[in-house]
Amino acid sequence: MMLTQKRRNLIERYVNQHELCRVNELCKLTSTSESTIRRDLIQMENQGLIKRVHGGAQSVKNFSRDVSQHIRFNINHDAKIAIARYAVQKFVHAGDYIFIDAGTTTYEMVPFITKIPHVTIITNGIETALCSLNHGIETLLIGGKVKDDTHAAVGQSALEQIKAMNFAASFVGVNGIDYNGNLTTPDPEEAAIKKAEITQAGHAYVLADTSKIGERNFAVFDNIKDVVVVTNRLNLSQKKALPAKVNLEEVQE
Amino acid sequence: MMLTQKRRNLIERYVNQHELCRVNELCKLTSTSESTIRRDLIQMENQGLIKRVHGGAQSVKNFSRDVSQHIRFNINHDAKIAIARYAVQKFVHAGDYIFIDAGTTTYEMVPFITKIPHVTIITNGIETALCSLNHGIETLLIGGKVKDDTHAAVGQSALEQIKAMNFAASFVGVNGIDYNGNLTTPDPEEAAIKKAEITQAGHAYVLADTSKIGERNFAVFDNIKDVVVVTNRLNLSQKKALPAKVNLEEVQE
DNA sequence: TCATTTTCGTTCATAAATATTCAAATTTAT
DNA sequence: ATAAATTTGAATATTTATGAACGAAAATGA
Repeated sequence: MMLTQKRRNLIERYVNQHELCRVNELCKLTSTSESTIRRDLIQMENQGLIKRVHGGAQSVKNFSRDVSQHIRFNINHDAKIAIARYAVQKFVHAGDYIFIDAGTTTYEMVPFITKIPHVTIITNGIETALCSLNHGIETLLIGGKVKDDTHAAVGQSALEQIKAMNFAASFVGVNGIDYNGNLTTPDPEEAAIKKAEITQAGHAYVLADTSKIGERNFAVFDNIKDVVVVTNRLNLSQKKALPAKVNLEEVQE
Repeated sequence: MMLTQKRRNLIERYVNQHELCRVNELCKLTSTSESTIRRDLIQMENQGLIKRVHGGAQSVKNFSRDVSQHIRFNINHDAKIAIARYAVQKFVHAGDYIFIDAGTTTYEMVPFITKIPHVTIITNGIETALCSLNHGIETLLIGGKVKDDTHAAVGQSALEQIKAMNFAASFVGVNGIDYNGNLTTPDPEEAAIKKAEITQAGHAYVLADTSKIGERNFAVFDNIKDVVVVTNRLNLSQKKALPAKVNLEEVQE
């Protein structure tokens, strides 16, 4: 007689490999009775390991507990890392309290910050906070209603929390920078948050890869004259899409 | 007769090498009785070195496991899921605004909440918030200083955010419930948060697997007379460790 | 639709594993 | 060295896992 747990492991593997299978198959596989298999399947369903269907069991590929995928699989990933590393190395100093905006580019800054001692990260991004903690960095989280697409905390309460603090520097993400130098993002609530992040910071840095240059979105939260734009190398047409007197930091990849 | 600690080391190594093994094997390996092996396994499980299964023991160290599987190897994981499911099915209703405390047992409630329409989750746990979002649930995050061990947001700002809300129900984790019925946790800051969670809720539920019964920690945040305790089935000695008039919900696994 | 077949849930007896208790042995502290 | 505390193994009580039996529910096919 096999150990119960070993049998369950066998069942889980078999169901996952076959996507769908019958109770009989599992009886043969494990040399046990139907009763036992049914009991196993009930328990495993309760644990969310499989899904029971009439006649057998079905696999459930459940990635929903994982750290969300859109952080790992996003466009321009290498450029974003380069920009993030540059921003940390040049603009983050020991002992700083810095705000890191929710977003994929700013998220990439976190691992590099471990090299700078005694930094405290304030963020409204859930993944950013989690990553920061996992790197052993002191972390302050801004709360509020969390947007289901960007996972950013927004709203009145979030605004008030930010306005009660002052940061050495803020690192802000952006969806578009238009020809007037307006910094834009689709959601007005997120725009309000970004505006506050910039206001409360001694220095404000906007991180934007080239795909953002020349784009416009609904909500304007500031203008590049008030911030430093950190981006990768721009070609001529991209430079023409921006105002002449930009405070630009071009990262050489 | 072998040194106790040496025997435990042997057991740990053997379990890790074999991934899963029976009690008899360990008896032969160490030339001791079943009683001793069982006692060892109980202690080692409490230390998180192994996981006990009916008939033997299982390794908790497997580097090929993904994130969701790591959660499954927490102590008393199955009991936590059973308690969480029961709490959701019995105490969460359509349209509710509910507070879910940071913690592993309360975390397990989230997947079950998808079956109840239009629930809004308020939480101070980062992982809980992320899981909630990934399941498409409306999520409000409490911000504050995030503790690096429990990943719970705490502090004055967090307290104020909680006190500005009212919940249909709060589901609170606990580290110990002592013989006076005091609900305890090691960190006073977390205790303050839990206290507020309970105060702001129409109904307060404390989720506690059996390992918490009879334990005491530094900070007391409330007493069981003010809450409903949801736990799995208690044996006699555990019941004796609690006051007589407990508002108890025992989950049958 | 109805009858047939298959699958499912429940119950029960049995066997295996676990928990509990207690006395003896061992270790630790004074 | 002696008492107290801890650890151990065996005995016994309790819990859990299993397989078979049987009626209920669901799928199948005419």
